Amino acid sequence: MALQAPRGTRDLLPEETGQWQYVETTMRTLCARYGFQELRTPIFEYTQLFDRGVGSDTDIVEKEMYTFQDRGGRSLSLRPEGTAGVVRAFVEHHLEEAGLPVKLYYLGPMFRYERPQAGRQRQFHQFGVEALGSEDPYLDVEVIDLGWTILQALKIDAIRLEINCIGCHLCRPAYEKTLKTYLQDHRDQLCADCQRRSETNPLRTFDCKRSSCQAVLAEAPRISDALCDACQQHFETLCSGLDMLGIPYQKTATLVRGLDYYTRTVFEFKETLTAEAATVCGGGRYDHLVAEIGGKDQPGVGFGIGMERVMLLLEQASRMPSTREPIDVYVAFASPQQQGMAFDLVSQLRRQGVAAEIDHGRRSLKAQMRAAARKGVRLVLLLGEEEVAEQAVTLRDMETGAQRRIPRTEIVQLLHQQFSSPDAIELQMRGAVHEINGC
RNA sequence: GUGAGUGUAGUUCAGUGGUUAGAGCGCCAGAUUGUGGAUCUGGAUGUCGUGGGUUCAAAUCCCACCACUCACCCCA
Repeated sequence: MALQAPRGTRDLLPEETGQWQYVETTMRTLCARYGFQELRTPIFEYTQLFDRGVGSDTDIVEKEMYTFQDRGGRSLSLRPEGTAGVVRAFVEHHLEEAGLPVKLYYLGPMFRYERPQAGRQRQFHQFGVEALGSEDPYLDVEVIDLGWTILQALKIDAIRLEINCIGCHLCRPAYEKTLKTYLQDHRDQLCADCQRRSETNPLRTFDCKRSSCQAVLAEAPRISDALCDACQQHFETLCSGLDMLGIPYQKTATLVRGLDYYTRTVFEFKETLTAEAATVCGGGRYDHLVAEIGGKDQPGVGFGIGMERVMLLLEQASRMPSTREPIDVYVAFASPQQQGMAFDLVSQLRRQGVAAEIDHGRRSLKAQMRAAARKGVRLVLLLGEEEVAEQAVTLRDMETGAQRRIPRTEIVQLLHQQFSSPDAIELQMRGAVHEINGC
């Protein structure tokens, strides 16, 4: 076997890139409608950014980062997620001067050193939004609404929205202490992982899927009972906002998420087609991340969508549109004597905005016709001895089989008219068929 | 990082120690001396994932590595 793409990476082939463009365009269009603007940040940053931003005791930073030294001895890391870079750019370029909140979106590859499997790769793609500089709960609603609307627009409806409020720096420490004490008291009923987590990050024990641990956690004190008044109020406003917009959701007291920077609101959109219910979109509020990264203490809220997971869901639901870029006209020639003239014709058509294609394999006319059919080309121009002698071309409609001879001086102009207006292509094509059939 | 399964033509797969490794689909050509998707006929495919070992003999058995898939961990 020759060289392959590195483990956990893959090529997006021409047959797929159209579908990606469709999904990306949907996201960009809706972002524009919600007032979010694109920000493009580097795919590598100083390692320190992710240590501070994502949290040095998260799995992402502990064992999943692609970290390397450049020739100047600097420690750099390929970005494992999008938020840290966006916040860094926000601080570095004083974007708050444009007026708060600053609403941004990003789209691009992320990197995590993990064992690959379906919907999980070492290089994957994330689309995400971040709204910085306001703690208004309606901003949370706006962000969740945007995520919801994007998934709806893509017709991903086998989806469940789970939300929770995990408190702020005022009320969470006390709750964590209470939870920790509770977990210590039931230590012998917990798995080894949870015993460890109960020390380092007690909230994360809620992520455990073991039924024995779940039984302990079912009786554990709830964050919802420990929220301060401000958090309680924030969460209630958020929920009533979602109710108002008619967005269905489920309050999940055990939803905590794996990144350290979240405060108050956390949410996930999970697909409901499989038992595992993989997260397609996850996000939340991070009210101190900006300060953590060195800016003024400013709140923020955002989410990330896994592009590969979106693609998987679209495929499973057979909702993937076919988006092959069409070729309008195929120019075929009968023998090598006509190749030059045929090539000139293709070139003229292209200059007039007509997507035209020609054979480069010196293949038989039959093979050229077959190629045209395979590409789904509607019209073929045929150039042979007779046509050259008559200074004409034969125009063939591949759907009806109708043919007509047309003077060379007219053909480019005729096709230019047929295909020049993108919106009118369908109508114009119908017109063309009638004309051809009429002969 | 842990555990399990898989790796044979472009593709889907058959072949479990014995000549020159097969089939469907696809591709190419011809039937149709200038015309596509149907039909018929013919043709080309391959370091049997890679490397080592056992054997008179390995796609087949053993080991290592690589890749893919699934589960765990965790997440998008």
